[in-house]
Amino acid sequence: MAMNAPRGTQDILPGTVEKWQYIEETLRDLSHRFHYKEIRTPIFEHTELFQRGVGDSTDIVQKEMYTFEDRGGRSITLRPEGTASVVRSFVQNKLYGLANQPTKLFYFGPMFRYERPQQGRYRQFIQFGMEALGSEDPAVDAEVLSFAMKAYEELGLKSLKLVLNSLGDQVSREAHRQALVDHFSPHKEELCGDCQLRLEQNPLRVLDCKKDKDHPAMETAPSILEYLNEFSETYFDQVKRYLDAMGIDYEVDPNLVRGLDYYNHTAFEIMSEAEGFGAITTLSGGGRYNGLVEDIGGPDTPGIGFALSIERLLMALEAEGVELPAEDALDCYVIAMGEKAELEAVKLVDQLRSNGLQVDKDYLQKKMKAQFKAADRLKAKKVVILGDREIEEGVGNVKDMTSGEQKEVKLEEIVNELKVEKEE
RNA sequence: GCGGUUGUGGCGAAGUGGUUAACGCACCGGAUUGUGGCUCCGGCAUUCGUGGGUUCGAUCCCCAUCAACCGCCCCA
Repeated sequence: MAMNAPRGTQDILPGTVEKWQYIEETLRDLSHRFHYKEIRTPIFEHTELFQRGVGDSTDIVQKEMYTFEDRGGRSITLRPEGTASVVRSFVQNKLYGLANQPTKLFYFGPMFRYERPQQGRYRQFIQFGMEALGSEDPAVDAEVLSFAMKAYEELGLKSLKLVLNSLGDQVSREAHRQALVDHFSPHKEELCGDCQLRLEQNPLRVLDCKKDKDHPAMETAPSILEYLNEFSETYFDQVKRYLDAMGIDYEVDPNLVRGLDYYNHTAFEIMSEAEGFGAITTLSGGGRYNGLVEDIGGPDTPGIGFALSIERLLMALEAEGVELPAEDALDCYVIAMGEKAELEAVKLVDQLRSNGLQVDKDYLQKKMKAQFKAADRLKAKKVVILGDREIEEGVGNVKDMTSGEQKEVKLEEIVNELKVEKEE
């Protein structure tokens, strides 16, 4: 009986993994230029961290977490997102005490959410994310936004939309929250079951409801933007000014609400607008979370971050027909015929590898014709033919697979010959 | 958690209640006794996701189960 990978997980096989590596390299390089440092945290944490960090009322905590009890009776959860862990580590390791604030970090790794898989949604998915902790400068918000857009653009994506909103500070949020409750309460019975619950727990998310989006009360619902106090409004304006200055296009959507409770001020999502992308268009999302560090037990420290999923990034690349560079050609394939030649071939392959060439040979005792076929399929640039005939004369035949030219080279000179030709 | 579609060789994909389960690609071998990309010839599924049932007989009918894909919710 064959075993399958668990639902919602996938193997990344050779042929595809090169794309992941390329993306990873690109993101690391970009992080380097933005001066963000990598942090690696455990992929599981105490359940409580996510309950407090992500928020008890969120879908993630209520129904999507991989939670289990370990042998010591502790409640453990596979991380559903990265920010809570990074903040926990920031607090635990007292990174706020280091010189050179803000602390600018990035991470890369698997996240877990128990959901029904569909296109662009997995139970284990890989996120790249970054967090800037310790500054409440709108320029940092703009920096993160810029990074997010550049990440996609440098990989070749074009059909992108940056959707931006401000959720305001605590005071603004509270005022808006009250206004929402006052606005929707008279219609409570007309709203869907989820929204009735949301009205109590997190009224902001009623605005996001697809079921009730045609309800007349939605149209007239108070917008968060009308409730921003002076500080919040100025903050939002500053962020937008910086974006404008950098030439980054965006669209303000006052109904953009993030699924996690910790956001305030800047909130954003980047969507793909590519044709046939699928039902899920969100490529990444993030925002500011000024109270989170304190919630997790650290000093009052502002923060902002975002995360993107590599799976969705790949979907977008596919939808836009972007081909990532993937060099996959052997420098040399060594063909041997006969026992003495075989010994010489093993030696030659090893020496070529020591000299930096990507080399392979046959291990299935194939006929010469079949070995050539293999070399062809592997896109070998050169083939070295070693038969007992050549060995007798102390030479090998070096064939250029593109031109078809072939020449005899003394055995001891083959390595150098190929090395020089590779460097040309 | 709810709904839809699907499940035949490595891949794509026909098919039928009854002797040998099309075809294409890939792969392997040969024509070419030591030279690839073209051509020709040959080979390659005791088996049709899994379990059970109906039947003289099921890949095809029924039930269950698992899985994949897509959508809803929500998100990355």
